[in-house]
Amino acid sequence: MAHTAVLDATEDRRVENEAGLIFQHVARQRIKMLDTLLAPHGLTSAQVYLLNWLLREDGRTQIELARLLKIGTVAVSGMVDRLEAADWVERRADSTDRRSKRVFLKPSAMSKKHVLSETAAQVNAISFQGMRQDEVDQLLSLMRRVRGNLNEALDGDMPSLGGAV
Amino acid sequence: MAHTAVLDATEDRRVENEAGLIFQHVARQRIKMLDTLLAPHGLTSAQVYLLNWLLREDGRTQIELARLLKIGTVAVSGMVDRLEAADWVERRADSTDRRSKRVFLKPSAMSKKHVLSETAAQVNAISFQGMRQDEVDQLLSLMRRVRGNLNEALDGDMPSLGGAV
DNA sequence: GCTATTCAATTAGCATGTGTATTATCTGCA
DNA sequence: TGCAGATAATACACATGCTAATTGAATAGC
Repeated sequence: MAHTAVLDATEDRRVENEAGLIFQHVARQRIKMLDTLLAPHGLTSAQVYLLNWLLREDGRTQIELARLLKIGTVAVSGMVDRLEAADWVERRADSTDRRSKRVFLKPSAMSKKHVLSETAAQVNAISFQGMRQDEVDQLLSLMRRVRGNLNEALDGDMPSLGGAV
Repeated sequence: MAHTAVLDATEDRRVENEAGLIFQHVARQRIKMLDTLLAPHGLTSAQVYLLNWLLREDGRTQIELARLLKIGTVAVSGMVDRLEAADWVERRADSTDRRSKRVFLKPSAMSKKHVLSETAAQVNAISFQGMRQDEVDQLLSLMRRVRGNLNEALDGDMPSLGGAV
């Protein structure tokens, strides 16, 4: 759909182009805003995403965090390194599986709980300014479907992708 | 809106949390898919975004590219470095302003035009699979509004942000 | 004309993501 | 029991973004 057509119609290609970029722009601008708001607290946006999961439940393994954040275990490893160096969290060996390390919040992180929640809410409030609640709901609903589509394609037949278009 | 409420309701915070992450997940998964599809051609997703603008019009300065891609001039500098090293583009000095360098496509890049367009269309087709055209339109329309909100907050009163919430 | 400022590009250093390879450990099956 | 394969974390190399600081060139104001 709209596949061969876009190669000829300049106006259509502009739309394709824009659709391709807008997801990245929004994601990057949200990161930038979060980083600006969090800088006074010595935290970054990615660190807060990780801390938020730990605030909901402590002592997860790194691979669990990787699945929740949808990033690789290598990225988690580095982030926990930096969070540990800054004394926000600590690693503890799992009692039954010596391969695993579980990540626990330190008191300094727990005391920031409200700051993190409020900052996240603030960024959302700015992002959705001037939009009705039902519009926000629909946006998130559509985004969930896009994420589902991408998940399916990446998890399953990603290497081939032949019949997907 | 929905600001103090979310601090108490666990279920609401889950939503806030999800809203915060979903934009990044979608952006990152689109990048991953693009990179996978482009790898056989020796290109990355970010490089293609830059090349796409040059395919529409050649010989832009780096600062123009930075504005189009909404990234910093430093990021453009590095990307043009890599693109130039791989012989996709070349820098030429501006004839009137010796500070500026203009970026031109080399023949190898021009010959890939169709590959790039088709790959972008393919990722869009996968992303929006199972969605009606009016749903896709509304999603993009809402995303544009979010981007506008973030742009405004970041360009203007970003450092303060006091009255934004 | 000369100085101060602005502007384009780059360098340096960092955070965050990727993929691949390695190490150590666990688990399942013959 | 014991070995093959899966699994958890990490090391390494790299791409992409950022900020801050620098260089060199253009421009504005006295």
